[in-house]
Amino acid sequence: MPRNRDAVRLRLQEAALDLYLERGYDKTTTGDIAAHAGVTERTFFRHFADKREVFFDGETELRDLLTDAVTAVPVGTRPLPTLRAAFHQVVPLIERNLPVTERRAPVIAATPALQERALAKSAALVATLTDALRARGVAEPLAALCAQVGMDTYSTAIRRWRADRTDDLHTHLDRAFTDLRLAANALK
Amino acid sequence: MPRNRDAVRLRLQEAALDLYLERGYDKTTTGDIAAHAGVTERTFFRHFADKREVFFDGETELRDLLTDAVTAVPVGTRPLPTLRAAFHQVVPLIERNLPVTERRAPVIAATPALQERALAKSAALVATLTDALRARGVAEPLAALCAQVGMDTYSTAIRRWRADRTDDLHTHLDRAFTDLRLAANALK
DNA sequence: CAGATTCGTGTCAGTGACTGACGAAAAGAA
DNA sequence: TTCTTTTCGTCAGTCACTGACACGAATCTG
Repeated sequence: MPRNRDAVRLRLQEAALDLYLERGYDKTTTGDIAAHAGVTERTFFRHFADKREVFFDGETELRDLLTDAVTAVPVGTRPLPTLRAAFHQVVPLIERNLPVTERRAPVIAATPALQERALAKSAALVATLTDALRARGVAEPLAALCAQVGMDTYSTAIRRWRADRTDDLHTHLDRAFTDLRLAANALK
Repeated sequence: MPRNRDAVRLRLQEAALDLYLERGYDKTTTGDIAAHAGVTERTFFRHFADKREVFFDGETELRDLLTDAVTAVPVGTRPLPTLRAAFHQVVPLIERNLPVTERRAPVIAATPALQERALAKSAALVATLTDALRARGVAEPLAALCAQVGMDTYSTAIRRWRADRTDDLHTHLDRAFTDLRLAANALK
């Protein structure tokens, strides 16, 4: 019964993913997950705030990398090009995480509770992107809009990339941002 | 003890809002809400799927109006102008609902669980907008992106309008869509 | 108007997510 | 070793949510 915090955390995450895949989210109790990880239910809740949170954990890494990438863009660059450049920077991380992401996908698709949490995580990312843009001098009302729209475009690129991997993520990213520009140009 | 389904539903919603405002969401039990509405906790869950759902109810009306507004736009109009026109159409509904919306706002701002649900509701709206665009011949990958971006722009307009009501919602709507166009134009 | 049907509700029992308090054991430092 | 901190197990408890059953009211039928 090791007392290694990180190891327990990892075992809980793996157990959760395995059980969610095997029986489904609803038919898996937090006690089941804990038992599979060799700990108690109480310990589960010491590591994760709730039954959904154990599913989302690499988010902080993406968040930090993304904010760093935003600040690394040359000053004076307009907000959306800034975000596009930042997204290009994190492509390696996304590609590396693809196997895990693909295992999670069917579980999320099958359980509304996890979809809600995924939306919340995305919204939190948008908030940090908004802050990063504001830190670069983008006015408040525009920063939030650009962060949102940028995230949507990024999500679209990821979705298309996972559906069609003949082109790489960089290509899909540029394509999605081009689609955005053309669509917005029709607004005049 | 009236047997009117709609009346009970309304009383539950009002009781929930009152109690959430008074004690906060976390310190309010579903039993409290039911008692204030003169029914049992079990009846509460016959009217609403969960404790969060009682808070969001006018969504179907907005959804229907919005899809109707989209189909009412002349065919051949590009997706984002279509959405902009549709949003202009539902302005009266939004203005009419403002008092209720403003009462709900502080509660949502204080409770993450309700923020998550609000995001889910918004995502559902985006999904119906995507369908509405597809029904008008917009290709799949573009439809989703435009629906998302359109919703963000709409949300931005609403947010600015609630913060500064010297201009009306129509003005804020046009302003937000202009911001979007200018921001996207910098992408080239 | 009497009877049958349907619908909304109350009651009860139960599961499972989540929390606080306390004690024990392991890990690290002195 | 001994002291301190961290991590875990145990226990008791609250609350969201569900299924099953029964009862009464509204509605439909003849």
